[in-house]
Amino acid sequence: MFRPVSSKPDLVAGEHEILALWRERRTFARLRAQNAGNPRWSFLDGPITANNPMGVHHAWGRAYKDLFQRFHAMLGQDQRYQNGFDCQGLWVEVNVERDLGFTNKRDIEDYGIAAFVSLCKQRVLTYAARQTEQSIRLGMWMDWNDPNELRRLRDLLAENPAQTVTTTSTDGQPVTDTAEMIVGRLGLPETGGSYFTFSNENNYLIWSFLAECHRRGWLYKGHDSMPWCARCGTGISQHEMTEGYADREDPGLTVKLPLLDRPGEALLVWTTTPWTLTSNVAAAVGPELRYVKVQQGDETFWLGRGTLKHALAGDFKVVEEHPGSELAGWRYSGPFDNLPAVQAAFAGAGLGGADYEHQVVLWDEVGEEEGTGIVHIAPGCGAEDFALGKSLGLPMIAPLDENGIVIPGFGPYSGRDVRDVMEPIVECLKHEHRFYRLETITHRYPHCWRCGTPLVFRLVDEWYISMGPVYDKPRESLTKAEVDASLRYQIMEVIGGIKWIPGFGYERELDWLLNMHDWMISKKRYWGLALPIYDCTACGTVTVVGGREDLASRAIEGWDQFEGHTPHRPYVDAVKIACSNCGAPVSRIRDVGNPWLDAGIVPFSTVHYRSDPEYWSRWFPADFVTESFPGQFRNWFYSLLAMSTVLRREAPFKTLFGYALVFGADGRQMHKSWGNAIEFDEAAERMGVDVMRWMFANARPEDNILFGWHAADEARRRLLVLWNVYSFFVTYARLAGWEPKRGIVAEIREVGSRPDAEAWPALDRWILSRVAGLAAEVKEDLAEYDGLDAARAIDRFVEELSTWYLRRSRDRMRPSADPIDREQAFATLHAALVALSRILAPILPFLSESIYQNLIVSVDPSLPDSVHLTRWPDEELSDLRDPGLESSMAVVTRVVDLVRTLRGQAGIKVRQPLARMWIALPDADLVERDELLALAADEVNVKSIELIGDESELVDRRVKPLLPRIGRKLGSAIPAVMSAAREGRFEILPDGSVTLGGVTLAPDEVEIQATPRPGTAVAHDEGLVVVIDTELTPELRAEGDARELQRAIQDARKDAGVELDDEVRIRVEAPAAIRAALAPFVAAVSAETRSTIEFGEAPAHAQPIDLDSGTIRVGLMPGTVGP
RNA sequence: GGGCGACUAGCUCAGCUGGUUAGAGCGCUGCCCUGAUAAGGCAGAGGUCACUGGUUCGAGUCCAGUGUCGCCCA
Repeated sequence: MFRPVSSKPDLVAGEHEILALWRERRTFARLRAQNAGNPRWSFLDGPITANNPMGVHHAWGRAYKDLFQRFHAMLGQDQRYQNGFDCQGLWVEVNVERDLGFTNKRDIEDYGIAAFVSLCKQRVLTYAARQTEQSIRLGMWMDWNDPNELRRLRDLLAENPAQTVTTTSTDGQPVTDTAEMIVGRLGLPETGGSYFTFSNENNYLIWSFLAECHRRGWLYKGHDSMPWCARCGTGISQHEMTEGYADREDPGLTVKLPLLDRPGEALLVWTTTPWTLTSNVAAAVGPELRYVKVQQGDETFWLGRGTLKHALAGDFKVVEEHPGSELAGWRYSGPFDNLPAVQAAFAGAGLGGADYEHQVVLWDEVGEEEGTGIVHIAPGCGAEDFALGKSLGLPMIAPLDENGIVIPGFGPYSGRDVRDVMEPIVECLKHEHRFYRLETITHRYPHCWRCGTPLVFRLVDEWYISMGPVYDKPRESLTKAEVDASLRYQIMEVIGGIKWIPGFGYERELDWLLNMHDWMISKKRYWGLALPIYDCTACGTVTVVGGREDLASRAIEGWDQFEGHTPHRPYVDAVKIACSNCGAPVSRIRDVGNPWLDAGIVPFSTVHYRSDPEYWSRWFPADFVTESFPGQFRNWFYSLLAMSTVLRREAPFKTLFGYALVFGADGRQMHKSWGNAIEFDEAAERMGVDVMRWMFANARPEDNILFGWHAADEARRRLLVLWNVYSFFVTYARLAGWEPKRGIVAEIREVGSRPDAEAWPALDRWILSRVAGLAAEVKEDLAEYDGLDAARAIDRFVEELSTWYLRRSRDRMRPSADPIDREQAFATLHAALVALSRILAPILPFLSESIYQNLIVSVDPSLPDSVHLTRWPDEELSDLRDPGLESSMAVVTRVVDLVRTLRGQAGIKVRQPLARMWIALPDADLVERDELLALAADEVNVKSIELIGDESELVDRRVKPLLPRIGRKLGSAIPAVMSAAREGRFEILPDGSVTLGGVTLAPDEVEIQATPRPGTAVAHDEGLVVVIDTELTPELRAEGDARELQRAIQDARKDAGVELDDEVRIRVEAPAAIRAALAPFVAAVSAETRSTIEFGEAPAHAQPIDLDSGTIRVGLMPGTVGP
């Protein structure tokens, strides 16, 4: 017997029950065992940063990941189910620093790098455990570590990393090592579970990748002016730059630069970063721009003509005008020429070894929108300045150290923080009469993406992987040698073979690759990949170590300090190797690696590329990866592609599915302070994860999703429609004591073929055909990674199941219904619901399981005990499909809509029976016409339906030319043809062809439809015409009144809270005439409403009911039944 | 400045390779159905499909340009 089901489900409580059920029955492990050894589907998880609790934006992607994994499991495919955690990098450091109250790198060094790195590992374990719990709550099936075990390892690591620990792998095997090494082995074959990018294997495999890059000459030490966060003490890579733009107020300082060869005249330059004036080298003008000499008081200035209005303060007079090109080469007196650093940089840096002098240079990029049209150039302080300086061979002056302190050689500014030097600089300029004006301006300025500090630019040594040249010609015309020399073109080749969803992803990635600068992989920090680069200070030779064994064999000192540790700072720093060229002892550079290296290597490191190539080749390349598009073009997608191209020159995945961002309900990014943020846990426990998953599946992946409580309510209501059908079924099946006897399809076959069975009703065969079609359609959608189309198809089906199948079948399931027909209805609805639960399973794992448990597991122990252990049902159901029946049924539902419209217009309630209606069908006929029309007649309460043909006086014929078919052929004749068709000027020939508007159209080029003849009260739609007979006989009126009475009794029962199967006594107070008219129907009403109907004086609480023929009062007699 | 995407009803969004009358859900109004009922149906109100131009017999759909927004790059 089915469990009773509430009509108001507690979805959240149900989800927790299902989670417990899965745990108890080890359902996921059994699914894996069931599919083991089958054809594979390889999913590669993009690692989630284990640094904070998971948010609803993570839930979107994770819902997709789980959806497609579950779907492919239902296709019987073997999978790896490995989740990934991103572990290393600045984002973890920043949080640990915040917890400790640190403000800069010196705090970390004082605290101790080993202890700091250990805290970073501990934080990762904390949040990996947390995110694991949250993901399980979301219903995500992965080879999860026990969260408590992750926390235990964290505590053991904190206590003493060297202590010996035994842990249990996810498949139950003991693994023993030191706490530190156990943590370093997480995710490897011996421990199982999620991969952690801080694992030894991940780090060492990146070493071998870097060694390979070095072998090909693509790894180099660069000197660049780069965005730099003085607080974090680190460069910000190009990848990270754009995440940190924000509006900011800065000084806008205008400075006079006296011209050496034009006494009394000065250039006006403008800067928002006064500290860079110490490092001024040149002044740039636009060669095409016009420049003017202006007189202001007793001073004479040069500036761009287009800047006069905003750059000058006060009255002025224009004296001369020249194109910028004529200013080139003018020498001027720099703002801080007496600083030792400036003198040192200029000495011997000019042409032919002479000292360099400040001068005007030409630059196409100069504009007049802001400033003076003359740009202050400090190549050591800005990216564009650096590029210009490099191309012109200008000297470079770099004033800052890594903490943003001005280095020695800058006089009074040395030793001061860059943020504190503006005032003394302005003071000095005033004192030197070089100050013109200081304003405050607001502009977009880059900030550190982690800590929000405004960035500065400084010249630094960093390590890069070369992307290779950009050739100034089309890709098709590149030679093999040119491509071989350029990683970027190799990647472009590789991505051509990838399926990008949505398609524009390919264009974006190509654009990114074409514009990609060399990949900066170093970071001057503590927690991360230890870059295995050994840069010999004696001879300049660079050695890149390719792995732990390589390091061991080269080590000449410090190995004993490193032994037993994971390859992280500070222990790995102790090892020195002999320079491969000069033999001098060389230390590792202190930098750690860019975290995208960590995530990019996972197509290799997580599938045992080095230790088990056979295993690796079975899972590489992945069939599918999915992540949020914004950002990942330049991050994970890029690093995956770059690393795989270097190692294999092939794509690491076949299909990439991208989706957009989760925003708050107001369309803005979620922020706690804006009140539009929803935490994952809150969402899960308030709306339920299936509701969330339904919202996610119904979102267009390429558009941002607006996530809020209202949208969740809407999604929930859709699911409630399904729940209502399910709960109706269970309620009545229990009432009837009905149970399925053998399987799903077998059941309906058996019932349908019994000798005593009437023909299997068309309505039943229709819904079975629909669900079979749905199975096929959703399979096709999900195979194409189209969750949206799948969800829409399901939604349409649920709608039809509820508002047509169930609505039309309710009476059949009542206790009073014909037993054979009732059994057919139960078997059909049961089969449809079970099939639907299986189709829903990937999207709504909990709701579908809940339905399946009750409809199958509670009654048939021989079948799989979880919906997720069943196979996709399309093949099983395929021979139930009947397209002809489906299209005929679609006509019938349109008939019903039209009748409702007509009844509304005529003011005749559906409760009032009508004698007749007439229908003209658009096409020749319906399949199983009589049975289908009976459905319509019953639904709209009409006693008989007559079909009418062309000859009827009720309809005219109309011709609808089929434009897609004739458009091309007819061309400009179309307007005439269409207006002839509209106005009825046509002739239908005996063979079915039609002449109109001067042409003859073949029978298959037109559709001949019925249309109401003017003046008749009919409704029509696409050639379907419906007419109702509005004449009401006394008999019909009485019957309508009887239905009204039935309604009133049911209302009274409901008001009294009477149970469905309770018998009640009803007292009806009515005039004699009405009583007589109702008499023939009393028995039927009485049976239908389970009541004994007495006429007489109604109880005081009885409700008055307006009938067509007068008013009656209907009441439930007290004391009969009820709560 | 360059690339990609979006712009359709008050709100959230569908509209396939162009086909003549642009749809749904939510919200609003009226009516109806109803022992699934905090659901459902019918009808109504609500749209210059961002704008301009082009291609075409025909453009929400294709092309070009403009504007606004978002993301990316410089």
